[in-house]
Amino acid sequence: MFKKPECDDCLTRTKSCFVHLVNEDLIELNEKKVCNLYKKGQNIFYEASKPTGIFCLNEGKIKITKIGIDGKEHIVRIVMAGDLFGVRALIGGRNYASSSTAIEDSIVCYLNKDTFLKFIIKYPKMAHSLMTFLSHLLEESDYKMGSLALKPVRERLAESLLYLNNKFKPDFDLQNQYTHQINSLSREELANLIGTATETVIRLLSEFKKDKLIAIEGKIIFLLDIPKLKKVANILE
Amino acid sequence: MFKKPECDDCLTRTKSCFVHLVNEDLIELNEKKVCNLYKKGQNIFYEASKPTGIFCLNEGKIKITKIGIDGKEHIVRIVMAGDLFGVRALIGGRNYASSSTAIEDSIVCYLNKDTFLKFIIKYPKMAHSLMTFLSHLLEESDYKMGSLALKPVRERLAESLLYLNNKFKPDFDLQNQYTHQINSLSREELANLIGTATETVIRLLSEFKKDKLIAIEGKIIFLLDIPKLKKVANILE
DNA sequence: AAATATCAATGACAATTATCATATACGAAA
DNA sequence: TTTCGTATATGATAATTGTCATTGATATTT
Repeated sequence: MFKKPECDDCLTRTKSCFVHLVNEDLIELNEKKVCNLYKKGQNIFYEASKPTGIFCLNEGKIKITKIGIDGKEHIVRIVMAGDLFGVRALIGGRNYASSSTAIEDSIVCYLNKDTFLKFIIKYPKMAHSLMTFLSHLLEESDYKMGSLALKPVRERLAESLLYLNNKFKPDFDLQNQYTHQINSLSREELANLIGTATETVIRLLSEFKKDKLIAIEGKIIFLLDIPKLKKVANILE
Repeated sequence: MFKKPECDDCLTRTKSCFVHLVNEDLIELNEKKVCNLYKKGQNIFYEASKPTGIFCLNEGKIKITKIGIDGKEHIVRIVMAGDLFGVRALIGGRNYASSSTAIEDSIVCYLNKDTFLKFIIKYPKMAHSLMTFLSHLLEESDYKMGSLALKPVRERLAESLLYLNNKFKPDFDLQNQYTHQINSLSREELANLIGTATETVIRLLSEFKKDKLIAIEGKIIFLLDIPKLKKVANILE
């Protein structure tokens, strides 16, 4: 089992639009929310189903996916601890356009639609913070769309390794002792993230390894040379 | 020259978040907005520049594009009359991540940031309608991302023809006399929309023509067999 | 109307990427 | 530990798509 998180001292809440809630509303959030532990591989919501509330990831990692007609999967984005998910469908008044699945054991909090909407109406700042959140999701989606349209697989793979590393690394790493690594995604999931075949990812990773850009230990990928990876990814900065 | 549109009787306003404004605010919107005619090919804003306000397309068509490092263009979306654009950057507090260019002679209205934000704060409904708008943009982007990742070029082309036809066709066509056609995009722009080479588009269009799915007259593409096009596009419904 | 530039069309070829087959390594479960 | 299933790895080959070159069509300018 797991310990149900308390909203009061929840670090992830302070990164989300719920940071604006105070007093009785914060208490209500804490009471009304339903938390669950999802084991790796378990599904949270399904594409085409109707949203009844909103999710917040307290701990773990979630993938948001679409399934093509032939059954192939595409990973639209990765949700990190502190992120809301399932927002778009609820706000947009549409069914889910994608599914969500835990890629690590994850603690997920759920708040029903009515309470959530009540809060949005009561707290204009919460609405604004949601607008900003949606804007950033859109920016990320448009960026990824551009990569898929303009870049060859090799560049997309390097780019996604850097993207994942940025997402996965801790917020604070003062001693700079974090070893840049990716271990929550299988090769197949990496392929599904960048829109290519599993074998192509494996082959390119072997090349990256030969070129000393990365090291591979089982399913863990260590990023050894980030500047060069950026060159391969065709990223300026 | 052109006639500056009046917000009062502006049909496009009623489709946008500005529908909530009343009385003196509607008057202020009408006075503060700045309208311009952009000839086909003219640019409205540039990638990486800082937004100072928001745009509303009164008449015409706009493409939103990203440029790859090698100079290749990707069309992120098409803006139709009545749509706001430049919203994401302003709301998200970031620079533009894409450029906008008229693909037909277009009348564009502009409202400065301060007035716009003032309205959002004063009218909570406007904020909610913006949230919904952003949600729908995100849904479209994620959909297109999925197509780029999962579908071969042939399917994407059929899909985009149907998508454009839906966008371009008039809201009301009671006599059902509209001839489904696409004429605002060059072959190169079609290619940039679906992430492929111009020659590939031209070749596939020739095939579609041979299969009686479309007819071609110069740069105009007529959709002849929409059900079959849906099959080629691998769309269910 | 002639000249020029731009766009569409098509062929030949090369590069990229996917698919299929198979071997090997790894991890979970008995 | 052994076994079994799954993930990784690599080779061979085919399919898709991109690039370069050329021609023809169309539109725009002088």
